[in-house]
Amino acid sequence: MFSKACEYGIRAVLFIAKQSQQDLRPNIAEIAKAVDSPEPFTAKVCQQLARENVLLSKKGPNGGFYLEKDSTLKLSEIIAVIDGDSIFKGCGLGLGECSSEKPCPVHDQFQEVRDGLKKMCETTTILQLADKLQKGETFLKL
Amino acid sequence: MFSKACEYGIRAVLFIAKQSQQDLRPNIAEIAKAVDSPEPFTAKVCQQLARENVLLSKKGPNGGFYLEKDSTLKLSEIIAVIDGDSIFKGCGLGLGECSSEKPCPVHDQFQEVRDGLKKMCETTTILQLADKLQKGETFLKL
DNA sequence: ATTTTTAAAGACAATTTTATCTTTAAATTA
DNA sequence: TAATTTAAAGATAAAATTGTCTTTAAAAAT
Repeated sequence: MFSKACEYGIRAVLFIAKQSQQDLRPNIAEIAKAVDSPEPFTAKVCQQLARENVLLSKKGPNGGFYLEKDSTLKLSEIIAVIDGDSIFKGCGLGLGECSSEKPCPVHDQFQEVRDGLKKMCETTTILQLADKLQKGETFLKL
Repeated sequence: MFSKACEYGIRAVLFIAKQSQQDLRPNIAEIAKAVDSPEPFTAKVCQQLARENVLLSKKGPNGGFYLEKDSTLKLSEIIAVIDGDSIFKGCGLGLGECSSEKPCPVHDQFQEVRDGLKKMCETTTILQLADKLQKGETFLKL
């Protein structure tokens, strides 16, 4: 569904969000350990998210990545930055031109599924998810 | 969503199904042209599908690929052969262990989307889709 | 039987994605 | 100011996916 980069990115942001709620600012080593992802690759993904203002970062001792406590960040924003929006928009069969006027054979069927995914990602906030994580109701690694 | 191989595979099978309804047996060159896909890559995908008995093939003059006229082939079967079933089963965040007992932060949300995709792919038959193609209601290339 | 047509198989190449490593720049602390 | 900690950036490497080419085997037609 998503690229590895995107999976790592979402996992990292969720951990960062959870820590940020406790005024902590994890660095890359802590993040990669917490979400069980390769450290240098995770660094690249987090840096990309910071460049795009999805995450905030601070250099130097006691620096790291963080989110505003009242962030309204949505799942969809992370996905859009890392994987682009082809998963929400693109044709299920990879046709360049595919619309309700000139639909591919699975256009209607996929539209429904994709719209469901899109709505879900646009209405799910990172803070909501981080909250459940905080409560121990969900997990970021096995 | 799907790999290129899978996209080409579905498009090829749909064209083959449409032709089969008219007792035609397109060869790779015809298929690749009809669905606008790279010929050698399409050949590999079709051969894989034939090996797995999703498609039938015949060598020699006037040979090519075909489907039984009363085939009950589902979209899900093509996807399963080419991409495997991770899209229907795997964790949205790539966790190896993710279940309702030990869910990832997006487990419930993704479950719903994935189930919708799964049900759609399992209930959509190739013959249904080929029929619309035949009627000119849908298209395989721009 | 020979030739032709076609799928099958496998080797090879290019590209993209994933992953790592090294150097640089910024910020803090002492 | 010097030393330390950390993100940022960029070079490099490995693996997977995508794409191509060549050879082989099967089937049909002549």
